[in-house]
Amino acid sequence: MNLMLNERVQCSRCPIRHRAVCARCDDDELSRLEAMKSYKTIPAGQTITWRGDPLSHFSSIVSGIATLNRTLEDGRTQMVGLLMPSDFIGRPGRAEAEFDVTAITDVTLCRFERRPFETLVEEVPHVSQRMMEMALDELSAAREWMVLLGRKTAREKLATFLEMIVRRTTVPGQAVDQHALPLTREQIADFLGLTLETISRQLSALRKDGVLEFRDRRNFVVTDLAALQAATGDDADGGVIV
Amino acid sequence: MNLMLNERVQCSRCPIRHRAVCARCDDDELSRLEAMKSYKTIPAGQTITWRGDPLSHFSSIVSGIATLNRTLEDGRTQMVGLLMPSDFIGRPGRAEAEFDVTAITDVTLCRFERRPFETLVEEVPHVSQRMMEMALDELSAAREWMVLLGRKTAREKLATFLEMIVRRTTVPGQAVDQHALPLTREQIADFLGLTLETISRQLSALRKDGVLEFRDRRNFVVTDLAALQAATGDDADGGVIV
DNA sequence: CACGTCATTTGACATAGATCAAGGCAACCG
DNA sequence: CGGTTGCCTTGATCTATGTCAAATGACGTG
Repeated sequence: MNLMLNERVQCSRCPIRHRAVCARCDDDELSRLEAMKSYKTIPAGQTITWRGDPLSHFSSIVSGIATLNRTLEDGRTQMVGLLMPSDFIGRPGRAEAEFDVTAITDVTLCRFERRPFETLVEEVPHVSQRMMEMALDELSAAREWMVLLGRKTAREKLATFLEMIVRRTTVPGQAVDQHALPLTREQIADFLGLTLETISRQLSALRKDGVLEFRDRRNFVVTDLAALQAATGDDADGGVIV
Repeated sequence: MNLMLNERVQCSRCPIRHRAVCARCDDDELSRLEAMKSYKTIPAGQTITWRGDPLSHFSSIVSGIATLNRTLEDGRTQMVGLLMPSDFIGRPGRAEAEFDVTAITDVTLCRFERRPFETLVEEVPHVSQRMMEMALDELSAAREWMVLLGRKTAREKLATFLEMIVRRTTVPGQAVDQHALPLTREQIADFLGLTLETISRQLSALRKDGVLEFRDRRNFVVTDLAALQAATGDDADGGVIV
């Protein structure tokens, strides 16, 4: 059953220790989580859960990137979330997955069995408090994305997406000017509610307008950050934390 | 300062007692909330908070309907939430409103001052647990809406919206066949990421196709529920709780 | 190294929905 | 009771983006 189990990593040394559901836990609480957890690695491209699957586990993403997707009857698909390390998969109180979850890169999960974790949420306030914070943050992000999907033009959508990549990738103090697109054109299209052709055309347009340059198809440099930000259609104050 | 204060209502008799942030609280916890709360009524049409406003209070909606909106620089607006009784306004941990909140009907709020409520969230697990549940439910609803905004056609969007109204309005056991539209055509358009003209045209189309009939501009009867559900583009199993 | 596969780009054309414009209907008000 | 106002409907036209199709390039494999 437990294919691809990883080496056990101590919670105290875990890379997502201070951002995941366990962020607020003290040492005692952490050892309780330590006793419950198991690791699992999913190879890139594989689906982690399908909508409607019974949920045997909840998980935190330790490393890698995954997407949350919904597909309509006729095949149209919309990405509804981009999951990064420390993000949580599953909904305590629900026994079924609501969306498809797919590993984009290899993904390592820190997993907890459903029932014991639900008990933990009841008993350890630090967990429900942290999950509340995380859910509220994601809710804000989802609402920002609703504005994008409902009202922004193709160029604004793409600029918003790229600006988000740049913001997440940039390490303060370090002059990283090259950024990697973690997704294919088609995946970006599913994220932005567009088609892959429109993505390609708008990327070319941004290139022609001197906003970006491409090193190769997956790596780009922002040559005019102000122009990129102006193209998002958002107010100057920004504020999205996602 | 406290204009329009309502009569004090005992928590134990409150209509949203079992659905709001206080749903899981026991009598002791409830009396603590009772001591903190104040009521305020906002007349229809008035904005409750503007994005960027400092948040002095969090609130639960006791009665009435409000909307959560975001407006882009150039005036395009997108509704990102429809707030009904028991829904919560505000985000513990944030001192500023992230979206505009507008009263559609007269709205009565049960309010808590920000600081004391944040302390409460730290100290009373039943509150953070309930808020986690509510935030996760809203997150699911927001994600469903992202699919609608990103991928559905105008007709599907409208059918989904109307089906939601019908589902929320219908009382089990009671044969209510008439339903009221709580929003103007323009507000519906802002909710669905369309224009008011498209809403009007699609409503006419649904009428011509024998799916609906209008009593007047704000009240309709579903003459073919199966057709309405089929027009949403969703899988048969439904599942949206919103 | 030729071949197949897959992601991407680009072009030509189609269309859903936006935009612009005119008019209708009901409620309210002086 | 005539006029104003707000909401809604409908028509004509425009356009951003989707759809269909073909070509290009990168990459891995036998």
